[in-house]
Amino acid sequence: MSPNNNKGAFYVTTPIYYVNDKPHVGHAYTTIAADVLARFKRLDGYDVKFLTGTDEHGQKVAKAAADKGIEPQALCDANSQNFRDLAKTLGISNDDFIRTTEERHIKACQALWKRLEDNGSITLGKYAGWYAVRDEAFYDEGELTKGPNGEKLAPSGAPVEWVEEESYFFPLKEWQERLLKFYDENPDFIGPKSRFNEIYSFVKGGLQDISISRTAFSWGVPVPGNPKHVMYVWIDALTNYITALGYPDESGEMAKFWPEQNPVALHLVGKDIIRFHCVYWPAFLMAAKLPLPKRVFAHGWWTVEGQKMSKSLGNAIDPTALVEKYGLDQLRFFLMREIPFGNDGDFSEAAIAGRINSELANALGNLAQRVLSFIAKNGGGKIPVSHSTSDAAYLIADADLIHKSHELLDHCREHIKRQTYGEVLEAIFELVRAANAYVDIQAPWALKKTNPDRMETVLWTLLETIRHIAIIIQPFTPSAAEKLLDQLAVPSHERTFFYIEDPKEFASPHQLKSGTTLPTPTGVFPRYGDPKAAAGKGA
RNA sequence: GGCGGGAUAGCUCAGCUGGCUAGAGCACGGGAAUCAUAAUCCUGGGGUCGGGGGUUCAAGUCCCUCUCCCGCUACCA
Repeated sequence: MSPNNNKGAFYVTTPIYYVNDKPHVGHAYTTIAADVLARFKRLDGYDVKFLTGTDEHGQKVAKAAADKGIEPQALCDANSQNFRDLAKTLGISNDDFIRTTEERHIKACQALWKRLEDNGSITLGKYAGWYAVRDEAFYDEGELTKGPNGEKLAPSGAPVEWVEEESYFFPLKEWQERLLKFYDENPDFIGPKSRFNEIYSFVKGGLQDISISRTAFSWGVPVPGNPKHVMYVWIDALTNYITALGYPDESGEMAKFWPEQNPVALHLVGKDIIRFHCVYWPAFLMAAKLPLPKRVFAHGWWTVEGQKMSKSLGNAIDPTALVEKYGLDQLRFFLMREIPFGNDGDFSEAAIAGRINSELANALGNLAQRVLSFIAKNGGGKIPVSHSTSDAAYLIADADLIHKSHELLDHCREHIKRQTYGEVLEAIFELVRAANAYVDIQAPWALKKTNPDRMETVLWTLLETIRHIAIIIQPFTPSAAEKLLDQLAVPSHERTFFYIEDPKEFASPHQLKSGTTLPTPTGVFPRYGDPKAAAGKGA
């Protein structure tokens, strides 16, 4: 708890993951990105709620369970646990984990449904289309091909038949203009910008009403008053974001994290599901006369060694194996650092090894080690004294580095606002490089003989810089940052951003106190690939 | 086909409303230093800024055109 922990509410969510999926690096990516955001905002004094969970309904789950000869709920229980385990493996700081088969969620969905119905936004009609039993999917007329006997075939080659079933509809078309107006008024609703443009032109191109119930299967949330129907995926899945806030109770967390004025909710999603989050979801909410989230950010996909990840190739990577191989902090860092958030990127051994060694080990890890071990050997193992000086060259050099440290937080905040994680880390490493350059230029090992006071000042300045870096990098590499702060003897309650919220003046009120005894330094970011480092990869 | 976004040093990319000799990181060459995780620092290489044309005193930066690449073009989680 820092003294400034009252900057307001912040709500961040991952998508709920489909229980039929095996957790892979894509899931890890979204979840880590959300976690970094949650940690950053907490450290910055916000009241944060961070939600993740699993999506458990649908025909595929029912079928998978039937194939195994177990109840769908049993399958969900087992598979949902995989995602909980993943969160644990990744050091995720989520405040809640929602499952769509939970009672609270079923209640919330039904309440939302009734509200839509009361507002005249649900109508009963017929859903008709070409259905391929083998694929369990409907296809458009245009997607179909003709078989050798003139019969219609799905793109997969499966035969299709014309199927009509009773279905409830949501009049999405009616919301087209209001959605466009909303986008116009909230240009930051969707990130990155390219996705905003996509959604905008999609909506502008004309919307069709959507089917929101099914009768072909029963593994879903029953439609109130007509249990023959279950709600169809998106109305079920999207509602999770407000279920977790206690909806239909609109006081409490709903009021706090889902307000009409100054919305605070941010949905992180993969680019495959932006339409549901940026078109359907706002339309549902508007129709229900509920507030909207603040922003939806769609990230890209990872390829692996240049190859697309796919079930058929079987090259999806198990995040747990990555954590074991590279270390958790290293994996988190790499995923956030390697590509601009929103772009696609490639996960390769060479790339992650390069990042770990050149940035974490050589630049940052070595900076800390060279300074701390120098102090341990030459500074009595205590935080040195920053001596005043009248030498202009010294003043400028010191002030420059301290000034850069003081500016870092604001720069990072700006980037976090737009989820440009790579820029946050770039800003941090600019300071790391500046600090390394400062060590070389000031050369404390030479000052040891010629000017011990100056040596102390230089070391103090470096420690204070490292303190800033360690505090601000916590969201990305939590456990290494913790070790580093331990080595700087920073009390555990003085590690929030409040303590690097610096004034314009040279001296920060929370700067390191001279004379404090420091523990024996040990490396926090070992090089990857060094035989010596093999034991310490967890950093 | 339509709409949108790209094509800049070996690699990954920055370059807002046009303006000094086009930048960063990584990789590579040279030098310095030796506190440190054989880490660090300095420095260099000179890339037709996809091709062509145009506007302008001045264009990666605006206009036209050509080539190539990517995304979206719905009810699939």
